[in-house]
Formats: sequence, structure tokens, C-alpha cells
Amino acid sequence: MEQNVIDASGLLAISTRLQRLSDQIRKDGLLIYKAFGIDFQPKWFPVLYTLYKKSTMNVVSLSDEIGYAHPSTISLLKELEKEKLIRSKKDKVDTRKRLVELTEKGTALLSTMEPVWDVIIKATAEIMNSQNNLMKAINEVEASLKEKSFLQRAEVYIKK
Amino acid sequence: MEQNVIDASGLLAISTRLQRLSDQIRKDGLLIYKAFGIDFQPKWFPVLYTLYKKSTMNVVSLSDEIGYAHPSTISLLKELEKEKLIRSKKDKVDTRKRLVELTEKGTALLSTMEPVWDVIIKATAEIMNSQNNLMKAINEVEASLKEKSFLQRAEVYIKK
DNA sequence: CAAATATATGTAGTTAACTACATATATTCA
DNA sequence: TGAATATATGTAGTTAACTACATATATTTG
Repeated sequence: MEQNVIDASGLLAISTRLQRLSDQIRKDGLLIYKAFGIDFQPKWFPVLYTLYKKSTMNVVSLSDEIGYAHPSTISLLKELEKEKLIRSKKDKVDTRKRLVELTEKGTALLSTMEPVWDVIIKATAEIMNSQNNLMKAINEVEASLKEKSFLQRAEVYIKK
Repeated sequence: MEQNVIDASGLLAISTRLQRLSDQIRKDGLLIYKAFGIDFQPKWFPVLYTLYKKSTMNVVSLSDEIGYAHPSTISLLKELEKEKLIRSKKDKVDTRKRLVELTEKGTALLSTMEPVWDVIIKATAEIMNSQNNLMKAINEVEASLKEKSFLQRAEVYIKK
């Protein structure tokens, strides 16, 4: 698929390449933790990191925070509960809510991970700080899509 | 998940957002084709477009071209064959190879799609041409990762 | 030239997200 | 205040990619 040009396959090309890049980045993350002797699944990260920062959260807030649909979060929580890295309790005020928090084992794991983050941050910065900053580009694209969707933009041209 | 900062969750955050963006873009693509009354699955696009441009290809070259693992291509080809949009024949020189090409119906479909591409190109350009060009940013990141992998970069910091 | 290696295709099973639906509890408002 | 609506959680099934493995044919090499 073309490298530089926005051609007719542009949309899907971008979508595909974003996905592949995302995949590669995730795999590299796994390798880095392994290099530190930390056996840990990168997909757990958003949940664990969020709980580390915020202590206790219910399922929906957690999902919103990490940007996943709630069933995805639930299935991650199931795995993490099996690993005894998190535990849940009922919210006494709103009994619909399940409050989730790190166990001692979970907190301990996150502590061993902290030194790695610095390395990851540095390596990420190294890669991101090229001429066109990927993170900023994503932000900009998300912002313009929020302002006016792709379809709406296309419609302007369709009507001509 | 944070919006601007490369924090400890940076890697995965980027990965997640790339995926979500990719998803949204794909869905919008579907809507645009629908707006033109073309019933068509965006995931078919890379295969169909490549065959439209290159006439005939075998499975592996096609996979390389669109950047998919070959089993993914095979399953797309199965769907497309069922839709009678493509057909296959054996390569007489290298009998291992299966040569794939568009049927008349496939070519016809691609012709009805051509006018849409122009709209897509324009709308895509509109979105991409912000300060940090997403496509260029992806290219740059891919290039720097090719030059020196994430893990290798991280290792430099680990060894200190 | 035949044995070892490489390439092309195909199948089976996995993964990590999703949507749609179901149920229980809380909140709102007529 | 109770009926309608909204929110929180959970389950089931889907999707679109992947990896690992299997087999057939070509190519290379000792």
C-alpha cells in the first residue's frame, strides 16, 4: 500500500497502518517489561495504571477513563482478579456499582514497574519527537473529526 | 486516558487511540459509500483496489501489497469469491500460485466506486492537513522504528 | 540429481476489541 | 409516590485481524 500519497485507498490505508503501528508498539512494550524481568501483559496496563493513580473506581468510570467499552474492561478485570492483582467490593451508597482496587500484590507489581516507565517515556519521546508529532497529529485529527465528521465533510463534496 | 502528555501509559495510550481512530475512519468510509448507494464492505477495499490497479496477483504478493498476513487475505478472498467479485486461476508456470483477478461484476463495482474516491480524497486531505500531518507522522514513526526499534532504544536507557 | 531448504497456499484456533441484549438498581418527574 | 427513564453491570456472540501449523510445489546445493 502506498507510503506517502493520500490515494483512493487513503482512508483504509491509514486505518490499516494505524492498526499495525499500534500492534507493533504494544508488542515492543511487552518486550521491554520482559527485559526488566517483569512478566506482565501490556493489555492489563491501562486498568492497573488507572487504579494505581486513582485507588478505587467503578467499572464504567474505569472504562471511560481508559477508553474501552465496558465489556472489555469487565473481561480484563476478570483476568486481573484471577491473578489476584485487583479485588472488588460493592459501593454502599449506590449498590449497583462495583468498586475495584489494586490488591497488595497489584500495588507491589506496579512498584516494580515504575522504573520501567521512565525508560518507556524516554524511548517514546525519542520516537515521537520527529517533525510531525504523531501524538499531536492524532489529537488534531480527533479534534477535527469531533468538530465535523468525515461523513459530513464528504457530504459537502457529494452535494456539489 | 491523558490527551497530550506522554506519560507512563504513553505507549499503550497511543496504541489504543490509534486503534480507535482507525476504527472510526473505517466506519465513516462505510457511511460514505452508503451515501452513494454503494453497498460494500470497507474491509474489502484493499484487495479490490489492488486488483483493480494491478489486474492479477497471487495471494502472497497481494497480502504483501495490502500489508496483511496471508490468512487474512485468504479469508477476504473467500468472501469476495462468494460475492462473485473476484475469481482465481492456477499459475501455469508456478503451480503453487493461485492468481486472483476481478470478475466483470467486480470491475463494474469498482467503476461505480471511482467517483466516490475523489470525495474521500478531498475529505481526507481536509482532515489530514493540520499542523502535524498524521500520515507523515506515521511515516516518520515507522521509519524511526525501522531504523532502531523501540526495544533497542529502551535498552540504551536500561543499560545506564 | 536427490536431499535440504524455501516458498505458496490453506486450515485451525486465538485474541482483544466490539455491539446487542438482559437485568438490577437509582433517579426523575407527572 | 409510583411509572418512566437512566445508569451500572453483566453475558453472549461477532469481528477482523493475528500466529502456528500442515501440505504441496519449486529452487538450491552438496
